[in-house]
Amino acid sequence: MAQAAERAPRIDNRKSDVMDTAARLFRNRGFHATSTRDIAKATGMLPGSIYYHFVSKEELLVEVYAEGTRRIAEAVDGAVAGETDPWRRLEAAVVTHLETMLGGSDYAQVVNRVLPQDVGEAGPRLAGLRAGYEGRFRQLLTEIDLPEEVDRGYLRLFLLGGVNWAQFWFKPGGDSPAAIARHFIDFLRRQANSVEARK
Amino acid sequence: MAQAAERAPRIDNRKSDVMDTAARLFRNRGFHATSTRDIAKATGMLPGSIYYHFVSKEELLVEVYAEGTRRIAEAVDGAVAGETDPWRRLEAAVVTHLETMLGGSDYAQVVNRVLPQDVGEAGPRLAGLRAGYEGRFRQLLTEIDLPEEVDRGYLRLFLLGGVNWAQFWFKPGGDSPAAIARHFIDFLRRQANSVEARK
Amino acid sequence: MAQAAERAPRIDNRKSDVMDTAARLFRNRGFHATSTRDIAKATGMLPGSIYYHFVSKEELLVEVYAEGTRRIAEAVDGAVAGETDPWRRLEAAVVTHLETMLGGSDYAQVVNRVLPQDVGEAGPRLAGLRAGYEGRFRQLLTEIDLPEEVDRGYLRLFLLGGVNWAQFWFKPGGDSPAAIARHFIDFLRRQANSVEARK
Amino acid sequence: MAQAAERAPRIDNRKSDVMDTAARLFRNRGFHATSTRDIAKATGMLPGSIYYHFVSKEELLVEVYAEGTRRIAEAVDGAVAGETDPWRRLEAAVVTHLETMLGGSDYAQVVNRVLPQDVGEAGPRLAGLRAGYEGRFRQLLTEIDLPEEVDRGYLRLFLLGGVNWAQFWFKPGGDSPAAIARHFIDFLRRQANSVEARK
DNA sequence: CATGAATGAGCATTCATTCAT
DNA sequence: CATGAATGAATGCTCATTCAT
Repeated sequence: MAQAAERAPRIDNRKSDVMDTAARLFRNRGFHATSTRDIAKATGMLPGSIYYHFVSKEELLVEVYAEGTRRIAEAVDGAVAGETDPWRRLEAAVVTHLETMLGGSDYAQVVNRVLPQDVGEAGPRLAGLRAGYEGRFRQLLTEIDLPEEVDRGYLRLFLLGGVNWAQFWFKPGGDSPAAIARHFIDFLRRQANSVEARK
Repeated sequence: MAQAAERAPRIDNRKSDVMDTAARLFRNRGFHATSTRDIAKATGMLPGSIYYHFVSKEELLVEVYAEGTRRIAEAVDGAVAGETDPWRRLEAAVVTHLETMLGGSDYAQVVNRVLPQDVGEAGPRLAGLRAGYEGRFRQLLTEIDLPEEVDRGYLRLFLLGGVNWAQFWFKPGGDSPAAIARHFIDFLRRQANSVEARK
Repeated sequence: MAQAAERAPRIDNRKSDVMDTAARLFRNRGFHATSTRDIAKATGMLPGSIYYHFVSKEELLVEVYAEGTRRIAEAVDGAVAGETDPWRRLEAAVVTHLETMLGGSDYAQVVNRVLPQDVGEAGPRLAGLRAGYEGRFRQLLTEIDLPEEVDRGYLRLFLLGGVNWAQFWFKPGGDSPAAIARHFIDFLRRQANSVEARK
Repeated sequence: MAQAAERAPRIDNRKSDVMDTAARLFRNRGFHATSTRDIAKATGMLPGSIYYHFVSKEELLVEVYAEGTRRIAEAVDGAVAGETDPWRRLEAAVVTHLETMLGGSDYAQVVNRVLPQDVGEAGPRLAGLRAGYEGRFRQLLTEIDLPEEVDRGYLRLFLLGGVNWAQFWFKPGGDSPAAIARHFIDFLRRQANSVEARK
């Protein structure tokens, strides 16, 4: 029984080792600059061994990417659940999103680092995973009181863009991702204030 | 001398053919999915002939990318020059930026399509070209009257991010890039109003 | 003892499953186009499990091939035994040979589909198995009355070649293998007639 | 001018070197047992260089096979052209066919050694090339006077099978291919005699 | 202003096989 | 009677690049 207990965690142990390595490498160098040999070597395996666990390099990416969106979603959902005020809920989501994307696990960062359109046939699947995650921002925005003339769709896209773009300029050492996220939210919250001010 | 002046733009005729092709292919497929063979073939050349004009594929990309930023900068500067009101100047810049990035020349679109971090050693040079162009938004934002607590640096980054991200979701057939740009500017202009309202 | 006798055919049940699958796959796709993984999968096993039953892929082929020659030999011997006239005995042999090769068991068809020279070290063993079977045609031809100048060795080889080649052009739907075989025998029987006619 | 004359034969020199090597290797080891690296090495090239001349290994095989059928066809047509009597024309064809297949150029021998069904997608093209060549036997058989009940189609197939099968048992040192071919033709010519004998 | 003919390193992938459990 | 998890060598092929002409 002790034996069974010991054996259980070994199952798929190496598969997740491969995924961990791949996530790290994809995040650091991108998908194209990472070869399957690199991944195997860094995992302490031989090149062919990758293919015992994944049918192709793209499939490996998809699994890493899916795990990435899963982790961000989980973190964001957890943060949002703790708030009731619509603006604070949105703020919690953006803060967590940015923290995870910029400083969280390699998995989460792969989601921002690898552009769906830059991988081959798996592209649409990555885009789908991403869309599945980002959908929750639609709900978050619906809860918020905004002037009628504000297009919530474009606002969501604008917010997500502003936030996701941070990966290209963010440098650790300055303001924290959370602080930056709060700046961003403030840019938009002002709108609501302006509405109330006009009332 | 007149002859030389006239001939000058013709010289390296084929070189610009190669660049045109490369711009088109990089924009459509990305940098990694475009081989030098593809470019040569589509230009009606043999693979080796590319290297008569460019020392490497990366150097070709740098030249295309530079031409891209040059063209956007030119378009944006032209549009901004026609306006005097700070908000209208910013709006003109963003409208032109988005129009050019989403629907302008292949060169301009390469700037958004190819991420500096995804090419090898040339990455920093691309990032530099991009920064050189984007610098004018710093100036545009300085001209604008904003509440003291607003961080103009993060606002610029947020705006640029929101705008540049559009390449990933924009689909021709709906609102025009210009209309979308105006939505975005409105999101921010509201801040100023809110300030004035409070005054 | 009765129990053992009853169980015997059941033992290595899975081994014959593997052979059945291999025979089917080798016959349909050839030896090289069939991987051990294909065989394992189609048998409902894992790749490594093949090696519990066979020491190598080539050894598996040899066993399948041996079973194939055994089955054809059995069928041909059975058919020949029912005839006494030398020409009818030969005809029975050729008809059965062709019927078995073209439409019989997968095992028998492997014998024609896989060329000994195309597998590696096992080649000579396959050739030996084949020769062992084909030897009975030597006997069949000895029984037949033929003009002296006819070389029975070349005639046997010629007949066997004509018959075996059918696998490359035979299409189900037209004449049956048996009908074709009779055509072939007629081509040769005519010789005897011509001899008799001359007498 | 002397220079131009010297340069001309160099054109496609290496391509035909590759084909010569491939023909030799395919003939000796078969298609599957010959790697593109083997071919490159034996030609004194690097592995990738093969692909300057041929788009794929299969395409290389197709070109070798096509050259093989071309050479046999040429040899057979030449031999047939020298005869007028239908039986002697057929005999000339079969003698030349067998001589070429068993002892001629590597190219011709590849046609017999590599079975169309054993290569992948190129299979049907090989079969087509082969059928194109073998078609001339149809004509040769049409010229011959045969009893009505003899099916010329099956006779052609039978003859071709008997002849082609020789590759599997022929050993240099005994009778020559030509002598063997004459035996085979005699087996069939007897039919005609038998007919005349009956008249 | 090119081209023809490579080069050579690298790539994703396949495959027969092994072996501890 | 197998399986799960590799192994390691090899394979067909791609690609940016070179260079004599």
